[in-house]
Amino acid sequence: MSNLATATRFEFQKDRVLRAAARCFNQKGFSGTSLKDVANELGLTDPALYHYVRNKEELVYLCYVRAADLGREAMDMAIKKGGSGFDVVVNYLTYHVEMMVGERGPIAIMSEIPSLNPEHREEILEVSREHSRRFEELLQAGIDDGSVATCNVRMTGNAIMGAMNWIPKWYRGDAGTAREMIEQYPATLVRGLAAG
Amino acid sequence: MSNLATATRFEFQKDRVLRAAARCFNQKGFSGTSLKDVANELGLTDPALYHYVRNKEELVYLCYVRAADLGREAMDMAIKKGGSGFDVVVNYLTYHVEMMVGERGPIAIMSEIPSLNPEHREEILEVSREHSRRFEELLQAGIDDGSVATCNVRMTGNAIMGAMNWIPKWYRGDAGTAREMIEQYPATLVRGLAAG
DNA sequence: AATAAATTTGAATTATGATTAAAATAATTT
DNA sequence: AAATTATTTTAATCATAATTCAAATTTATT
Repeated sequence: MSNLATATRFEFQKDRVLRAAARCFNQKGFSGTSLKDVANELGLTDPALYHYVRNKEELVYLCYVRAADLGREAMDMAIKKGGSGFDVVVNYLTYHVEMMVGERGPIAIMSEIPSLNPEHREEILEVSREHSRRFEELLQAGIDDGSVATCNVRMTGNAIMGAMNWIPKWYRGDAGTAREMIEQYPATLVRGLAAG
Repeated sequence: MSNLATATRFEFQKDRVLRAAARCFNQKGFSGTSLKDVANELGLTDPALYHYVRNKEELVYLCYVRAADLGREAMDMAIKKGGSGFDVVVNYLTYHVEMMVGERGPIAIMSEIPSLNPEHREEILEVSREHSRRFEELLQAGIDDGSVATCNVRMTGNAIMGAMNWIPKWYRGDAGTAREMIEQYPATLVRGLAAG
């Protein structure tokens, strides 16, 4: 196998590890999840995970980096697709929900940032703040172009992000609900946000 | 001190323990929080907590029972106050937010039910489901009396509850934000829910 | 097929933090 | 003020799960 292919396989396996970890962390929390839990989910034993991450803390950290990347990707796609400010908001939420309930999921909710070491914590807090900031910008852009009703963007942003972040707590991966989620959840979140 | 007064003092102290624990659990999760963390918050050492609870698991369990009680209390108050279905929904959310950011807070988010032992888990899941069910009933009552716009009550309920549950993750107890929260958050959550 | 590299394991080791027990202190009652 | 009870502490103990390490196995390369 070539170096490239080796790297690819390694990265692929690592991504499986991160998704399995995300699933566990979302349900039982960082410290409530043992490495054995994560390994079992993949048919491995715990020491095998150390081939992919330095330690448990790094595992969460990487889950959060991945979560941040996917969130940013969803937002970038929505922005690139264009449309009114309102459209961009709805599209972003839809892409993000699709990722959460689709085959790229689950995505770790960043609910235990305090468990990270100081450097990682600061980095994740930063990207997390950045994401909130950008979302509020989207809302503001919508207000400015007249597609979104005037509102407190900070409050509205927190409310919508909270509703998004809570999804992994109750969504249990059945296909029927997944479709329903994608079709209805974003619309539910922005009901009342349309101007006029 | 009389038996009654003794019981009262004990119960009062126990409630302080539960609030301190809720604050810790909300930030660092069940297993991420050591009993030492909780004790320190009260100027005590960890073994002192065993005077109030049997073990750590019971501590979370009681936090969740307390959270459920307060949520139910907020809902009961709103129902008793009356008004249109829409009014009851808004009032319930307002009372609940007031509790969260007021002196009875913080309230533990039930984010780690899987960490409970089977009996406690089943009990908490039950009251939790019951609360969601009742909230959906409030929404449905509002739709029926024409004060709430037609919507998928399951989705809407999940969205609003998610936004509520996420509050403790970002709210950091400053008075200014508390007032803003009480005044604006419930309104933000139901914007677009008003019929007509 | 032989060799090398990557991956996984089983068997220790270690660290952390929950729990227990006995003693000390503080509060309450008589 | 003595006796009793409630509360808290200090100093162990115990359990769990993270981590390490050497060996085994599997996969890729020649």
